[in-house]
Amino acid sequence: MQLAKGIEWTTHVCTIIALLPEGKGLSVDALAEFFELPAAYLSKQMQALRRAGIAQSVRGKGGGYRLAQSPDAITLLDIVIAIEGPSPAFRCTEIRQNGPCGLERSECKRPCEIAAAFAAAEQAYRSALESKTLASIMQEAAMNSTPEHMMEIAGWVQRQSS
Amino acid sequence: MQLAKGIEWTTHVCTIIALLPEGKGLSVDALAEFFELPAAYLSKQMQALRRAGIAQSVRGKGGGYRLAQSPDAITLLDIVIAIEGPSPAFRCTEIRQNGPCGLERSECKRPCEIAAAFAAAEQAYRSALESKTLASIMQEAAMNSTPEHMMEIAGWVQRQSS
DNA sequence: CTTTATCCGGATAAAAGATATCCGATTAAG
DNA sequence: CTTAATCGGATATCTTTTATCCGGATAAAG
Ligand code: SF4
Ligand code: SF4
Repeated sequence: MQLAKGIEWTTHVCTIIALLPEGKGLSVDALAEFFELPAAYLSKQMQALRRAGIAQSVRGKGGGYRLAQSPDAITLLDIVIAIEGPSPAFRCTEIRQNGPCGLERSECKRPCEIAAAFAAAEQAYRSALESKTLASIMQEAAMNSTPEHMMEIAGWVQRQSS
Repeated sequence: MQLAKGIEWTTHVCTIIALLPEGKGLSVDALAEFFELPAAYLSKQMQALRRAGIAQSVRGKGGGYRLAQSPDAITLLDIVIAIEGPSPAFRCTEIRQNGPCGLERSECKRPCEIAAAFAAAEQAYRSALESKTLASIMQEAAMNSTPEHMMEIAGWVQRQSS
């Protein structure tokens, strides 16, 4: 069970484009360069963010990506769902309906105890991610960083933005 | 992100072999038939359970699998780790060390806020699974099932066991 | 002892999913 | 209108998961 790399990538990207001034954007090429990532693949991940309503894009010369919502309205769970999809990790294939002692379809109206236990665990996972907003992450990061490094990043963003 | 099917399979298998009387076992073929699963692949999953110390096997004629521990000592987390391995789902590739504003290796002694948030979420997931033992699952299942079906399963297990 | 049943591990193959790339469509700017 | 920049969807490659097979080891039973 592995989370897609795109989750780490896009989360980082969100913390960067959150620094953009109103009306500006950052191109995928610039973002890929910032993190030394494959630009074409990062582009695909950013498209997923856009479809999920987390980011918005502007095409054509001078275009790029920016956040579609306020940083305190975007949770880590939103990003995970955007990249990985909403389907739960535990896949119940209803094997209790199989075999010599299989139950009838009609007897399986509700998920069994095993499926329920995994659903509860995933819910705990989701709740933990939902409690972290992009804004809270950025705030924590700012406290653990140096003013110099913050300025360095802010300057780069300003130079690259269009 | 998907959990392996083997997790659903082996969890079900554990609830069945937990019903075995002392000293008896169930063959992979019998278990595969019970759930209509591919026997060869289920065999691989069961080997993983054995390596993790959850199940024990007896070779040769009349052999098979049985639990290596008491059902209330086996948690769902144990089964997940046995099948999926212990490595966390979130893979940090340290991209903050890359690019024009990359940090030095020495500045990255501890995981950042993003990695910490995902680690905390996974910990919540694990804790939820750890709180469910095989015994508790079986007890809940018994309450939601009919006496007839329980007897049907118990009878099948007794007939197939050796 | 021989046969039969069973697990064990490795080698292999097929399917699915994640990762990476390419090129056409679109748009701002000159 | 032309050009350059940029996104967007189709396509290709790689990795992981899923599944199968078979030779060998082990043990019970005839
Ligand atoms: S018993 Fe539970 S886990 Fe198993 S097939 Fe049914 S719902 Fe799914
Ligand atoms: S900033 Fe966090 S998630 Fe990003 S590379 Fe560093 S530790 Fe990993």
